[in-house]
Amino acid sequence: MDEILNQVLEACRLARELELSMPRIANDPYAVLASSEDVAAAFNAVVGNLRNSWNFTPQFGFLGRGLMEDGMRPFYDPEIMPRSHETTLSQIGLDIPAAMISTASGEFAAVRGDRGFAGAAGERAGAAAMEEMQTEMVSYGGPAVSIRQRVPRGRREKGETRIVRIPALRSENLDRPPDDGYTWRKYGQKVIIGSKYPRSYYRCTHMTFYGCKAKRKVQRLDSDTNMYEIIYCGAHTCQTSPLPMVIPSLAPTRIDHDMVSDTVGGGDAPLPPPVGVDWWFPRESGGVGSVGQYPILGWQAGESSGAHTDRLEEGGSGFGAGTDRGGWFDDQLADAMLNSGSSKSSSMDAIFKLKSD
DNA sequence: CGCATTTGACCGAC
DNA sequence: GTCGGTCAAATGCG
Repeated sequence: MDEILNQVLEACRLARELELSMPRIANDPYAVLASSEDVAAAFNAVVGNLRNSWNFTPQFGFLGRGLMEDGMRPFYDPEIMPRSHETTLSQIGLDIPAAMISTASGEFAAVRGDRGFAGAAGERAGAAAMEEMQTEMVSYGGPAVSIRQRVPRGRREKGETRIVRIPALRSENLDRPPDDGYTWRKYGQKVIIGSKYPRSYYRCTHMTFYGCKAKRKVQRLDSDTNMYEIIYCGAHTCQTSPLPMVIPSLAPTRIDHDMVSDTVGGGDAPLPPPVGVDWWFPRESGGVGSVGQYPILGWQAGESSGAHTDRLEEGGSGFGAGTDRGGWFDDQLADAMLNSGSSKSSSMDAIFKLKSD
């Protein structure tokens, strides 16, 4: 175990080095990618060794087929995430549903027990509801999340929805879910009958500017206050993904097309992008704490406002490898993400507006 | 000043 | 009638 802990420390050291070097290499996507891959490789080694030595079984079983059957296969899969800087976040985000979904209906009962986002369909008990909903698991190779696909019934939800369970950061204000990389604007909150915690309603910050239809609903679980359940509705069309740093281990492990349910909507279904880097490597990391059920989440998180723009404001954590690499746009993007002032959204909007012109 | 959040009211599906 | 979802005015914050 000492050896594994040393590997963890080494991986963290690499991550820290990357963070410190960000101001210097931010405009060099190749350097950032190379360093990121080093970090990811280090953590992948830890994960692999832990699984081998520990017969690791996630509490929620979220890793399911996608990861567990792959054994030591690294999260970073060149077949899915080629070592190319042309892999855009949107590609990653949109590919994940097809890439990662695997059915695991056995987990369904546990999910239902929370009355999380039960809605009209969820009001009904186990067997009947089982026919309406399919539970699917997803993992980005990091903390466990699960995704459910709901077949609309009862109160209609426009378009496809995806339900994600995601653990809250330990030291983070539990009133906020972990940052998912997008910028959201809260537009409502409701007390949900039968739920201890209110449900919050968010829409994409860029809705007015781009008419982006993406929305999400966030609610803490009654049964596990450290978990959030998030329903994503509608795909982002704003083209203003904040491009959170994607460490390769967050990439999908495998494509499991044959496991994608027919009830799932179009292949361009919305899905949250990988979490931002500060979710994994909080700026005020307090060192190796209790490993707990989520090894990396065991780290002490720094202050996080939850808003992606705030993370960018800190300078140094955000990085985007756009498809138009190397040109003015990249420079402007990096500048906006790393150095811009208080009105982040505006500067980003301005950049993308120029880009689209 | 501009943007985000809060919160009571309203709408509409069930 | 109930209740989840949305609106919009008021308020807060940087």
